[in-house]
Amino acid sequence: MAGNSTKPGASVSLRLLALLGAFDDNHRQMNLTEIARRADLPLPTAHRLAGELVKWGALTRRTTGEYVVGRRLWDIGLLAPVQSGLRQGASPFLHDIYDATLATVHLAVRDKHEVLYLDRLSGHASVPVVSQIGSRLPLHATGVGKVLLAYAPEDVQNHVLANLKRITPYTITQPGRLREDIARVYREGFAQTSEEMSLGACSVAVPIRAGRGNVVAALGIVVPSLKRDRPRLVAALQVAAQGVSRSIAG
Amino acid sequence: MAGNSTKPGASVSLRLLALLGAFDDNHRQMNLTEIARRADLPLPTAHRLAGELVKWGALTRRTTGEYVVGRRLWDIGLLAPVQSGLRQGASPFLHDIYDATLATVHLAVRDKHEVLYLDRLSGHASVPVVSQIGSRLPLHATGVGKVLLAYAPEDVQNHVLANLKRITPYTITQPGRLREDIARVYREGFAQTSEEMSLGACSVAVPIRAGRGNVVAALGIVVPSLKRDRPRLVAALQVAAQGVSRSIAG
DNA sequence: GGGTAGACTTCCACTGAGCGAAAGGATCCA
DNA sequence: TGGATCCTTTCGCTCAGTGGAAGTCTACCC
Repeated sequence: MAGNSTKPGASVSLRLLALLGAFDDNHRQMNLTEIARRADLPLPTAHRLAGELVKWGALTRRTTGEYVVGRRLWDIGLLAPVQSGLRQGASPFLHDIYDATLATVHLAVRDKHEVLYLDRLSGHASVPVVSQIGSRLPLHATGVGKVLLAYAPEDVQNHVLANLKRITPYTITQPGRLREDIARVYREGFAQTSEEMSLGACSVAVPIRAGRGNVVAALGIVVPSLKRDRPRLVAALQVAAQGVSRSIAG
Repeated sequence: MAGNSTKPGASVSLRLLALLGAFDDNHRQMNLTEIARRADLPLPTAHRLAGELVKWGALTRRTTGEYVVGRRLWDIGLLAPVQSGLRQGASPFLHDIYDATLATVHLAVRDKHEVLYLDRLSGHASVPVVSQIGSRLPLHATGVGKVLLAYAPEDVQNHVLANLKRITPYTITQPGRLREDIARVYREGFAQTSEEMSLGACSVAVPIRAGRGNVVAALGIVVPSLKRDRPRLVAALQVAAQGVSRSIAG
Protein backbone atom coordinates (compact mmCIF):
# COMPACT_ATOMS: atom_id res chain seq x y z
CA MET A 1 0.00 0.00 0.00
CA ALA A 2 0.88 3.55 0.15
CA GLY A 3 3.39 5.07 2.45
CA ASN A 4 5.73 3.69 5.00
CA SER A 5 4.09 0.41 5.71
CA THR A 6 6.10 -1.92 7.90
CA LYS A 7 4.73 -4.85 5.98
CA PRO A 8 4.82 -4.22 2.25
CA GLY A 9 2.73 -6.77 0.46
CA ALA A 10 -0.24 -6.47 2.74
CA SER A 11 -2.89 -4.59 0.79
CA VAL A 12 -5.56 -2.46 2.34
CA SER A 13 -8.09 -5.10 1.43
CA LEU A 14 -6.16 -7.77 3.26
CA ARG A 15 -5.82 -5.56 6.30
CA LEU A 16 -9.51 -4.82 6.24
CA LEU A 17 -10.36 -8.47 5.93
CA ALA A 18 -7.84 -9.40 8.60
CA LEU A 19 -9.70 -7.02 10.84
CA LEU A 20 -12.97 -8.82 10.16
CA GLY A 21 -11.23 -12.14 10.52
CA ALA A 22 -10.24 -11.20 14.04
CA PHE A 23 -13.82 -11.98 15.02
CA ASP A 24 -14.73 -15.57 15.69
CA ASP A 25 -16.92 -17.73 17.85
CA ASN A 26 -14.90 -16.94 20.95
CA HIS A 27 -14.25 -13.32 20.05
CA ARG A 28 -17.55 -11.77 19.24
CA GLN A 29 -16.79 -8.57 21.04
CA MET A 30 -13.38 -6.94 21.32
CA ASN A 31 -11.78 -3.63 22.13
CA LEU A 32 -9.54 -1.91 19.66
CA THR A 33 -6.31 -3.15 21.17
CA GLU A 34 -7.39 -6.76 21.01
CA ILE A 35 -8.59 -6.47 17.42
CA ALA A 36 -5.31 -4.88 16.41
CA ARG A 37 -3.37 -7.63 18.11
CA ARG A 38 -5.42 -10.43 16.59
CA ALA A 39 -5.36 -8.90 13.11
CA ASP A 40 -1.67 -8.16 13.54
CA LEU A 41 -2.05 -4.48 12.68
CA PRO A 42 -0.61 -1.35 14.26
CA LEU A 43 -3.11 0.28 16.50
CA PRO A 44 -3.65 3.47 14.50
CA THR A 45 -4.25 1.46 11.37
CA ALA A 46 -6.76 -0.75 13.12
CA HIS A 47 -8.42 2.33 14.49
CA ARG A 48 -8.79 3.93 11.11
CA LEU A 49 -10.01 0.80 9.35
CA ALA A 50 -12.37 -0.15 12.13
CA GLY A 51 -13.77 3.36 11.90
CA GLU A 52 -14.52 2.85 8.22
CA LEU A 53 -16.13 -0.50 8.87
CA VAL A 54 -18.30 1.02 11.56
CA LYS A 55 -19.32 3.88 9.29
CA TRP A 56 -20.45 1.40 6.67
CA GLY A 57 -22.20 -0.90 9.11
CA ALA A 58 -19.91 -3.91 8.92
CA LEU A 59 -19.06 -3.40 12.56
CA THR A 60 -20.88 -1.70 15.39
CA ARG A 61 -19.28 0.06 18.24
CA ARG A 62 -20.88 -0.42 21.61
CA THR A 63 -21.14 2.46 24.03
CA THR A 64 -18.48 0.70 26.08
CA GLY A 65 -16.08 1.13 23.18
CA GLU A 66 -16.11 -2.50 22.18
CA TYR A 67 -16.59 -3.58 18.62
CA VAL A 68 -19.03 -6.26 17.45
CA VAL A 69 -20.05 -7.48 14.03
CA GLY A 70 -22.69 -5.21 12.54
CA ARG A 71 -26.12 -5.81 11.18
CA ARG A 72 -25.14 -5.06 7.62
CA LEU A 73 -22.59 -7.83 7.59
CA TRP A 74 -25.18 -10.14 9.08
CA ASP A 75 -27.48 -9.22 6.21
CA ILE A 76 -24.93 -9.92 3.57
CA GLY A 77 -23.67 -13.05 5.23
CA LEU A 78 -27.16 -14.49 5.09
CA LEU A 79 -27.09 -14.18 1.31
CA ALA A 80 -24.38 -16.81 1.13
CA PRO A 81 -25.56 -19.97 -0.55
CA VAL A 82 -24.19 -22.07 2.28
CA GLN A 83 -26.02 -25.24 1.55
CA SER A 84 -29.19 -23.22 1.32
CA GLY A 85 -30.93 -25.97 -0.61
CA LEU A 86 -30.02 -28.47 2.05
CA ARG A 87 -31.02 -26.17 4.87
CA GLN A 88 -34.37 -25.31 3.37
CA GLY A 89 -35.13 -28.88 2.46
CA ALA A 90 -34.18 -30.12 5.88
CA SER A 91 -35.94 -27.48 7.96
CA PRO A 92 -39.39 -29.11 8.14
CA PHE A 93 -37.85 -32.46 9.03
CA LEU A 94 -35.85 -30.91 11.83
CA HIS A 95 -39.15 -29.78 13.27
CA ASP A 96 -40.63 -33.18 12.94
CA ILE A 97 -37.79 -34.67 14.93
CA TYR A 98 -37.97 -31.92 17.47
CA ASP A 99 -41.68 -32.51 17.92
CA ALA A 100 -41.16 -36.23 18.32
CA THR A 101 -38.28 -36.00 20.76
CA LEU A 102 -38.12 -32.48 22.24
CA ALA A 103 -34.34 -32.81 22.05
CA THR A 104 -31.91 -30.37 20.44
CA VAL A 105 -31.72 -31.22 16.75
CA HIS A 106 -28.72 -30.53 14.52
CA LEU A 107 -28.06 -30.39 10.80
CA ALA A 108 -24.36 -30.42 10.00
CA VAL A 109 -21.88 -30.89 7.17
CA ARG A 110 -18.19 -31.59 7.15
CA ASP A 111 -15.97 -28.59 6.48
CA LYS A 112 -12.44 -29.89 5.96
CA HIS A 113 -11.57 -31.50 9.31
CA GLU A 114 -14.41 -30.12 11.37
CA VAL A 115 -18.17 -30.30 11.73
CA LEU A 116 -19.96 -27.18 10.54
CA TYR A 117 -23.39 -26.71 12.08
CA LEU A 118 -25.86 -25.47 9.50
CA ASP A 119 -28.98 -25.45 11.58
CA ARG A 120 -30.06 -26.11 15.08
CA LEU A 121 -33.37 -26.39 16.84
CA SER A 122 -33.81 -26.42 20.55
CA GLY A 123 -36.73 -25.94 22.81
CA HIS A 124 -37.63 -24.95 26.33
CA ALA A 125 -36.42 -28.13 27.89
CA SER A 126 -33.47 -29.18 25.75
CA VAL A 127 -30.03 -29.89 27.17
CA PRO A 128 -27.74 -26.88 26.88
CA VAL A 129 -25.23 -27.58 24.12
CA VAL A 130 -22.19 -25.76 22.87
CA SER A 131 -22.97 -25.82 19.15
CA GLN A 132 -24.45 -22.80 17.43
CA ILE A 133 -25.43 -22.25 13.84
CA GLY A 134 -22.20 -21.50 11.99
CA SER A 135 -19.94 -22.90 14.66
CA ARG A 136 -17.41 -25.63 14.09
CA LEU A 137 -16.59 -28.53 16.40
CA PRO A 138 -14.24 -31.52 16.18
CA LEU A 139 -15.37 -34.46 14.07
CA HIS A 140 -14.28 -37.06 16.59
CA ALA A 141 -16.26 -35.90 19.59
CA THR A 142 -19.73 -35.27 18.23
CA GLY A 143 -22.44 -37.57 16.89
CA VAL A 144 -22.85 -35.76 13.58
CA GLY A 145 -19.07 -35.53 13.40
CA LYS A 146 -18.59 -39.30 13.67
CA VAL A 147 -21.15 -39.86 10.94
CA LEU A 148 -19.44 -37.41 8.64
CA LEU A 149 -16.07 -38.91 9.50
CA ALA A 150 -17.26 -42.43 8.75
CA TYR A 151 -18.17 -41.38 5.21
CA ALA A 152 -15.23 -39.02 4.67
CA PRO A 153 -12.35 -39.75 2.27
CA GLU A 154 -9.47 -41.70 3.72
CA ASP A 155 -7.05 -38.78 3.90
CA VAL A 156 -9.51 -36.83 6.03
CA GLN A 157 -9.99 -39.81 8.34
CA ASN A 158 -6.24 -40.22 8.69
CA HIS A 159 -5.73 -36.57 9.46
CA VAL A 160 -8.43 -36.55 12.10
CA LEU A 161 -7.32 -39.84 13.66
CA ALA A 162 -3.82 -38.43 13.98
CA ASN A 163 -5.05 -35.40 15.93
CA LEU A 164 -7.50 -36.54 18.56
CA LYS A 165 -7.84 -33.79 21.11
CA ARG A 166 -9.29 -34.61 24.50
CA ILE A 167 -12.28 -32.47 25.38
CA THR A 168 -13.90 -34.34 28.26
CA PRO A 169 -12.66 -37.39 30.20
CA TYR A 170 -14.87 -39.49 27.90
CA THR A 171 -13.55 -38.20 24.59
CA ILE A 172 -12.11 -41.01 22.47
CA THR A 173 -8.49 -40.15 21.91
CA GLN A 174 -7.09 -43.55 20.89
CA PRO A 175 -6.99 -43.77 17.08
CA GLY A 176 -7.63 -47.52 17.16
CA ARG A 177 -10.80 -47.21 19.21
CA LEU A 178 -12.13 -44.40 17.09
CA ARG A 179 -11.38 -46.34 13.92
CA GLU A 180 -13.42 -49.24 15.25
CA ASP A 181 -16.14 -46.84 16.24
CA ILE A 182 -16.49 -45.25 12.81
CA ALA A 183 -16.32 -48.67 11.14
CA ARG A 184 -19.34 -49.57 13.25
CA VAL A 185 -21.03 -46.32 12.25
CA TYR A 186 -20.45 -47.18 8.61
CA ARG A 187 -21.88 -50.69 9.11
CA GLU A 188 -24.87 -49.81 11.22
CA GLY A 189 -25.75 -46.46 9.73
CA PHE A 190 -25.78 -44.32 12.88
CA ALA A 191 -23.34 -42.83 15.38
CA GLN A 192 -23.58 -42.08 19.07
CA THR A 193 -21.58 -40.26 21.69
CA SER A 194 -21.74 -40.24 25.47
CA GLU A 195 -20.40 -37.10 27.09
CA GLU A 196 -17.50 -37.03 24.65
CA MET A 197 -18.02 -33.37 23.77
CA SER A 198 -19.72 -32.00 26.88
CA LEU A 199 -20.53 -33.60 30.17
CA GLY A 200 -24.17 -34.45 30.59
CA ALA A 201 -24.87 -34.62 26.89
CA CYS A 202 -25.21 -37.70 24.69
CA SER A 203 -26.03 -37.74 21.02
CA VAL A 204 -27.21 -39.89 18.18
CA ALA A 205 -26.80 -39.06 14.50
CA VAL A 206 -27.47 -40.49 11.05
CA PRO A 207 -26.23 -39.66 7.54
CA ILE A 208 -28.21 -37.78 4.91
CA ARG A 209 -27.56 -39.07 1.43
CA ALA A 210 -27.96 -37.33 -1.90
CA GLY A 211 -28.82 -39.18 -5.06
CA ARG A 212 -27.02 -42.45 -5.37
CA GLY A 213 -25.78 -42.90 -1.85
CA ASN A 214 -23.07 -40.35 -1.17
CA VAL A 215 -23.38 -38.71 2.20
CA VAL A 216 -23.73 -34.94 2.11
CA ALA A 217 -24.75 -34.10 5.65
CA ALA A 218 -25.67 -35.50 9.01
CA LEU A 219 -28.71 -35.19 11.20
CA GLY A 220 -28.35 -35.58 14.93
CA ILE A 221 -29.93 -34.99 18.29
CA VAL A 222 -28.55 -34.29 21.71
CA VAL A 223 -30.17 -35.71 24.85
CA PRO A 224 -29.20 -35.90 28.52
CA SER A 225 -28.87 -39.68 28.37
CA LEU A 226 -29.56 -42.47 25.92
CA LYS A 227 -30.68 -45.43 28.00
CA ARG A 228 -33.26 -47.51 26.17
CA ASP A 229 -34.40 -44.58 24.03
CA ARG A 230 -31.76 -45.13 21.41
CA PRO A 231 -33.70 -47.37 19.00
CA ARG A 232 -36.59 -44.93 18.96
CA LEU A 233 -34.31 -41.94 18.36
CA VAL A 234 -32.37 -43.69 15.61
CA ALA A 235 -35.62 -44.65 13.91
CA ALA A 236 -36.94 -41.09 14.06
CA LEU A 237 -33.69 -39.73 12.67
CA GLN A 238 -33.56 -42.25 9.85
CA VAL A 239 -37.08 -41.52 8.73
CA ALA A 240 -36.34 -37.81 8.73
CA ALA A 241 -33.04 -38.30 6.90
CA GLN A 242 -34.86 -40.23 4.18
CA GLY A 243 -37.31 -37.37 3.89
CA VAL A 244 -34.53 -34.81 3.58
CA SER A 245 -32.86 -36.90 0.87
CA ARG A 246 -36.08 -37.04 -1.11
CA SER A 247 -36.68 -33.35 -0.56
CA ILE A 248 -33.29 -32.24 -1.84
CA ALA A 249 -33.46 -34.67 -4.76
CA GLY A 250 -36.69 -33.08 -6.03
CA MET B 1 -6.32 6.20 -2.78
CA ALA B 2 -3.19 5.86 -4.65
CA GLY B 3 -2.92 6.63 -8.28
CA ASN B 4 -5.09 8.33 -10.77
CA SER B 5 -8.47 7.52 -9.38
CA THR B 6 -11.39 9.10 -11.16
CA LYS B 7 -13.14 9.51 -7.89
CA PRO B 8 -10.79 10.91 -5.28
CA GLY B 9 -12.32 10.56 -1.87
CA ALA B 10 -13.37 6.97 -2.31
CA SER B 11 -11.01 4.90 -0.21
CA VAL B 12 -10.11 1.32 -0.95
CA SER B 13 -12.15 0.27 2.02
CA LEU B 14 -15.20 2.02 0.70
CA ARG B 15 -14.74 0.45 -2.70
CA LEU B 16 -14.36 -2.96 -1.14
CA LEU B 17 -17.43 -2.47 0.95
CA ALA B 18 -19.36 -1.08 -2.01
CA LEU B 19 -18.52 -4.28 -3.79
CA LEU B 20 -20.00 -6.32 -0.95
CA GLY B 21 -22.94 -3.96 -0.77
CA ALA B 22 -23.76 -4.78 -4.37
CA PHE B 23 -25.19 -8.04 -3.07
CA ASP B 24 -28.71 -8.01 -1.76
CA ASP B 25 -31.80 -10.14 -1.52
CA ASN B 26 -32.46 -9.84 -5.24
CA HIS B 27 -28.84 -10.00 -6.27
CA ARG B 28 -27.34 -13.04 -4.65
CA GLN B 29 -25.38 -14.02 -7.69
CA MET B 30 -23.84 -11.64 -10.20
CA ASN B 31 -21.23 -11.54 -12.90
CA LEU B 32 -18.37 -9.13 -12.73
CA THR B 33 -19.93 -6.53 -14.99
CA GLU B 34 -23.09 -6.35 -12.91
CA ILE B 35 -21.18 -6.08 -9.65
CA ALA B 36 -19.05 -3.29 -11.09
CA ARG B 37 -22.12 -1.44 -12.27
CA ARG B 38 -23.97 -1.81 -8.97
CA ALA B 39 -20.94 -0.86 -6.91
CA ASP B 40 -20.21 1.99 -9.30
CA LEU B 41 -16.64 0.89 -9.90
CA PRO B 42 -14.57 0.60 -13.06
CA LEU B 43 -14.46 -2.95 -14.25
CA PRO B 44 -10.74 -3.58 -13.71
CA THR B 45 -11.01 -2.26 -10.18
CA ALA B 46 -13.96 -4.49 -9.45
CA HIS B 47 -12.07 -7.38 -10.93
CA ARG B 48 -9.06 -6.85 -8.73
CA LEU B 49 -11.00 -6.29 -5.54
CA ALA B 50 -13.37 -9.16 -6.19
CA GLY B 51 -10.32 -11.34 -6.71
CA GLU B 52 -9.02 -10.39 -3.28
CA LEU B 53 -12.37 -11.05 -1.68
CA VAL B 54 -12.54 -14.45 -3.31
CA LYS B 55 -9.04 -15.30 -2.17
CA TRP B 56 -9.98 -14.52 1.38
CA GLY B 57 -13.32 -16.31 1.24
CA ALA B 58 -15.65 -13.35 1.47
CA LEU B 59 -16.94 -14.18 -1.98
CA THR B 60 -16.98 -17.39 -3.96
CA ARG B 61 -16.72 -17.64 -7.67
CA ARG B 62 -18.91 -20.22 -9.33
CA THR B 63 -17.61 -22.26 -12.23
CA THR B 64 -19.93 -20.20 -14.42
CA GLY B 65 -17.94 -17.12 -13.49
CA GLU B 66 -20.62 -15.68 -11.28
CA TYR B 67 -19.86 -14.38 -7.83
CA VAL B 68 -21.81 -15.26 -4.69
CA VAL B 69 -21.28 -14.43 -1.04
CA GLY B 70 -18.78 -16.83 0.49
CA ARG B 71 -18.93 -19.06 3.49
CA ARG B 72 -16.45 -17.06 5.48
CA LEU B 73 -18.63 -14.00 5.35
CA TRP B 74 -21.58 -16.15 6.34
CA ASP B 75 -19.57 -17.28 9.35
CA ILE B 76 -18.68 -13.83 10.45
CA GLY B 77 -22.12 -12.44 9.76
CA LEU B 78 -23.57 -15.00 12.16
CA LEU B 79 -21.45 -13.53 14.94
CA ALA B 80 -23.42 -10.30 14.77
CA PRO B 81 -25.43 -9.71 17.91
CA VAL B 82 -28.52 -8.98 15.84
CA GLN B 83 -31.06 -9.26 18.54
CA SER B 84 -29.52 -12.56 19.48
CA GLY B 85 -31.09 -12.44 22.91
CA LEU B 86 -34.48 -11.90 21.37
CA ARG B 87 -33.99 -14.60 18.78
CA GLN B 88 -32.80 -17.17 21.27
CA GLY B 89 -35.50 -16.34 23.72
CA ALA B 90 -38.17 -16.46 21.08
CA SER B 91 -37.08 -19.62 19.32
CA PRO B 92 -38.89 -22.17 21.49
CA PHE B 93 -42.07 -20.13 21.34
CA LEU B 94 -41.94 -20.00 17.58
CA HIS B 95 -41.97 -23.78 17.66
CA ASP B 96 -44.90 -23.82 19.98
CA ILE B 97 -46.89 -21.68 17.60
CA TYR B 98 -45.79 -23.70 14.65
CA ASP B 99 -46.87 -26.90 16.36
CA ALA B 100 -50.22 -25.42 17.24
CA THR B 101 -50.96 -23.97 13.82
CA LEU B 102 -48.62 -25.52 11.22
CA ALA B 103 -48.46 -22.08 9.62
CA THR B 104 -45.35 -20.11 8.73
CA VAL B 105 -44.23 -18.23 11.84
CA HIS B 106 -42.26 -14.99 11.84
CA LEU B 107 -40.25 -13.02 14.33
CA ALA B 108 -39.53 -9.48 13.14
CA VAL B 109 -38.31 -6.11 14.29
CA ARG B 110 -38.54 -2.67 12.77
CA ASP B 111 -35.41 -1.44 11.04
CA LYS B 112 -35.96 2.21 10.18
CA HIS B 113 -38.91 2.18 7.80
CA GLU B 114 -39.01 -1.51 7.05
CA VAL B 115 -39.69 -4.85 8.69
CA LEU B 116 -36.59 -6.93 9.29
CA TYR B 117 -37.27 -10.64 9.60
CA LEU B 118 -35.15 -12.16 12.35
CA ASP B 119 -36.45 -15.67 12.26
CA ARG B 120 -38.86 -17.77 10.34
CA LEU B 121 -40.26 -21.24 10.71
CA SER B 122 -42.15 -23.04 8.04
CA GLY B 123 -43.10 -26.60 7.55
CA HIS B 124 -44.06 -29.05 4.86
CA ALA B 125 -47.46 -27.60 4.26
CA SER B 126 -47.06 -23.88 4.87
CA VAL B 127 -48.07 -21.24 2.36
CA PRO B 128 -45.10 -20.09 0.29
CA VAL B 129 -44.12 -16.64 1.48
CA VAL B 130 -41.64 -14.08 0.24
CA SER B 131 -39.93 -13.29 3.52
CA GLN B 132 -36.63 -14.89 4.44
CA ILE B 133 -34.48 -14.50 7.50
CA GLY B 134 -32.61 -11.24 7.04
CA SER B 135 -34.93 -9.87 4.40
CA ARG B 136 -36.76 -6.59 4.65
CA LEU B 137 -40.33 -5.85 3.61
CA PRO B 138 -42.57 -2.80 3.79
CA LEU B 139 -44.17 -2.01 7.11
CA HIS B 140 -47.57 -1.22 5.64
CA ALA B 141 -48.23 -4.49 3.83
CA THR B 142 -47.35 -7.15 6.36
CA GLY B 143 -48.92 -8.26 9.62
CA VAL B 144 -45.78 -7.90 11.68
CA GLY B 145 -45.13 -4.61 9.88
CA LYS B 146 -48.46 -3.12 10.90
CA VAL B 147 -47.85 -4.09 14.51
CA LEU B 148 -44.42 -2.48 14.49
CA LEU B 149 -45.83 0.57 12.74
CA ALA B 150 -48.61 0.94 15.29
CA TYR B 151 -46.05 1.19 18.08
CA ALA B 152 -43.47 3.22 16.13
CA PRO B 153 -42.64 6.87 16.86
CA GLU B 154 -44.78 9.42 15.07
CA ASP B 155 -42.11 10.50 12.60
CA VAL B 156 -41.71 6.93 11.40
CA GLN B 157 -45.45 6.57 10.99
CA ASN B 158 -45.63 9.80 9.04
CA HIS B 159 -42.81 8.79 6.76
CA VAL B 160 -44.36 5.42 6.03
CA LEU B 161 -47.85 6.81 5.55
CA ALA B 162 -46.47 9.27 3.02
CA ASN B 163 -44.92 6.49 0.94
CA LEU B 164 -47.45 3.69 0.55
CA LYS B 165 -46.35 1.56 -2.35
CA ARG B 166 -48.90 -0.76 -3.95
CA ILE B 167 -47.73 -4.38 -3.99
CA THR B 168 -50.93 -6.31 -4.71
CA PRO B 169 -54.42 -5.03 -5.62
CA TYR B 170 -55.28 -5.38 -1.93
CA THR B 171 -52.42 -3.36 -0.51
CA ILE B 172 -53.67 -0.41 1.53
CA THR B 173 -52.31 2.69 -0.16
CA GLN B 174 -54.59 5.37 1.26
CA PRO B 175 -52.90 7.00 4.26
CA GLY B 176 -56.26 7.61 5.95
CA ARG B 177 -57.29 3.98 5.82
CA LEU B 178 -53.94 2.76 7.06
CA ARG B 179 -53.97 5.26 9.90
CA GLU B 180 -57.34 3.90 11.00
CA ASP B 181 -56.01 0.41 10.65
CA ILE B 182 -52.99 0.93 12.85
CA ALA B 183 -55.08 2.81 15.38
CA ARG B 184 -57.20 -0.34 15.59
CA VAL B 185 -54.05 -2.44 15.95
CA TYR B 186 -52.94 -0.24 18.83
CA ARG B 187 -56.36 -0.54 20.50
CA GLU B 188 -56.92 -4.25 20.00
CA GLY B 189 -53.36 -5.51 20.27
CA PHE B 190 -53.09 -7.42 17.03
CA ALA B 191 -52.81 -6.78 13.29
CA GLN B 192 -54.00 -8.65 10.26
CA THR B 193 -53.52 -8.52 6.50
CA SER B 194 -55.38 -10.15 3.63
CA GLU B 195 -53.35 -10.62 0.49
CA GLU B 196 -51.81 -7.17 0.94
CA MET B 197 -48.26 -8.44 0.45
CA SER B 198 -48.78 -11.54 -1.65
CA LEU B 199 -51.87 -13.04 -3.19
CA GLY B 200 -53.15 -16.10 -1.41
CA ALA B 201 -51.54 -15.18 1.89
CA CYS B 202 -53.12 -13.64 4.96
CA SER B 203 -51.45 -12.91 8.23
CA VAL B 204 -52.01 -12.14 11.89
CA ALA B 205 -49.43 -10.61 14.22
CA VAL B 206 -49.03 -9.39 17.78
CA PRO B 207 -46.47 -7.21 19.57
CA ILE B 208 -43.73 -8.51 21.85
CA ARG B 209 -43.07 -6.17 24.75
CA ALA B 210 -39.99 -5.77 26.86
CA GLY B 211 -40.10 -4.71 30.47
CA ARG B 212 -42.59 -1.98 31.11
CA GLY B 213 -44.59 -2.12 27.90
CA ASN B 214 -42.47 -0.86 25.06
CA VAL B 215 -42.75 -2.97 21.95
CA VAL B 216 -39.48 -4.43 20.71
CA ALA B 217 -40.59 -6.96 18.14
CA ALA B 218 -43.55 -8.63 16.52
CA LEU B 219 -44.65 -12.22 16.23
CA GLY B 220 -46.79 -13.23 13.29
CA ILE B 221 -48.09 -16.10 11.25
CA VAL B 222 -49.05 -16.45 7.61
CA VAL B 223 -51.96 -18.61 6.53
CA PRO B 224 -53.86 -19.16 3.28
CA SER B 225 -57.01 -17.61 4.70
CA LEU B 226 -58.27 -16.36 8.02
CA LYS B 227 -61.96 -17.21 8.12
CA ARG B 228 -63.11 -18.03 11.63
CA ASP B 229 -59.64 -19.15 12.72
CA ARG B 230 -58.56 -15.69 13.66
CA PRO B 231 -59.47 -15.69 17.36
CA ARG B 232 -57.66 -18.95 17.86
CA LEU B 233 -54.55 -17.70 16.05
CA VAL B 234 -54.51 -14.40 17.92
CA ALA B 235 -54.83 -16.23 21.21
CA ALA B 236 -51.95 -18.57 20.37
CA LEU B 237 -49.77 -15.66 19.33
CA GLN B 238 -50.55 -13.63 22.40
CA VAL B 239 -49.70 -16.47 24.74
CA ALA B 240 -46.41 -17.01 22.93
CA ALA B 241 -45.61 -13.28 22.90
CA GLN B 242 -46.12 -13.20 26.67
CA GLY B 243 -43.74 -16.11 26.98
CA VAL B 244 -41.12 -14.38 24.87
CA SER B 245 -41.43 -11.23 26.97
CA ARG B 246 -40.89 -13.17 30.13
CA SER B 247 -38.02 -15.09 28.58
CA ILE B 248 -36.11 -12.00 27.47
CA ALA B 249 -36.78 -10.24 30.76
CA GLY B 250 -35.10 -13.02 32.75
C1' DG C 1 -3.92 15.66 44.17
C1' DG C 2 -0.06 14.01 41.95
C1' DG C 3 1.53 9.95 39.60
C1' DT C 4 1.24 6.03 36.75
C1' DA C 5 -0.72 2.89 33.59
C1' DG C 6 -3.62 1.54 29.87
C1' DA C 7 -6.55 2.42 26.13
C1' DC C 8 -7.99 5.45 22.67
C1' DT C 9 -7.46 9.28 19.22
C1' DT C 10 -5.19 12.61 16.20
C1' DC C 11 -1.35 14.37 13.43
C1' DC C 12 1.52 14.45 9.47
C1' DA C 13 5.49 13.61 6.11
C1' DC C 14 6.82 10.00 3.21
C1' DT C 15 6.06 6.75 -0.56
C1' DG C 16 4.62 2.45 -3.00
C1' DA C 17 0.07 0.41 -3.53
C1' DG C 18 -3.76 1.17 -6.09
C1' DC C 19 -5.86 3.24 -10.08
C1' DG C 20 -8.10 2.64 -14.73
C1' DA C 21 -7.50 3.58 -19.86
C1' DA C 22 -6.21 0.76 -23.15
C1' DA C 23 -5.14 -3.41 -25.19
C1' DG C 24 -5.53 -8.32 -25.39
C1' DG C 25 -8.19 -12.86 -24.82
C1' DA C 26 -12.04 -15.89 -24.66
C1' DT C 27 -16.48 -17.30 -26.03
C1' DC C 28 -20.55 -17.14 -28.47
C1' DC C 29 -23.66 -16.44 -32.33
C1' DA C 30 -24.90 -15.23 -36.95
C1' DT D 1 -15.48 -13.43 -40.68
C1' DG D 2 -17.02 -10.03 -37.97
C1' DG D 3 -19.44 -8.15 -34.30
C1' DA D 4 -20.99 -8.52 -29.41
C1' DT D 5 -20.17 -9.47 -24.72
C1' DC D 6 -17.68 -10.64 -21.20
C1' DC D 7 -13.32 -11.30 -18.66
C1' DT D 8 -8.26 -10.50 -17.81
C1' DT D 9 -3.75 -8.24 -17.90
C1' DT D 10 -0.58 -4.44 -18.42
C1' DC D 11 1.73 -0.29 -16.87
C1' DG D 12 3.07 4.50 -15.63
C1' DC D 13 1.22 8.11 -12.76
C1' DT D 14 0.10 9.83 -8.25
C1' DC D 15 -2.32 10.51 -3.90
C1' DA D 16 -4.39 7.53 -0.31
C1' DG D 17 -2.68 4.97 3.21
C1' DT D 18 0.75 4.27 6.62
C1' DG D 19 2.42 4.20 11.53
C1' DG D 20 5.72 6.55 14.84
C1' DA D 21 5.03 10.01 17.79
C1' DA D 22 2.49 13.00 20.49
C1' DG D 23 -1.79 14.15 22.74
C1' DT D 24 -6.14 12.97 25.33
C1' DC D 25 -8.95 10.58 28.52
C1' DT D 26 -10.16 7.55 32.19
C1' DA D 27 -9.19 4.67 36.09
C1' DC D 28 -6.75 3.43 39.88
C1' DC D 29 -3.38 3.79 43.62
C1' DC D 30 -0.72 5.93 47.18
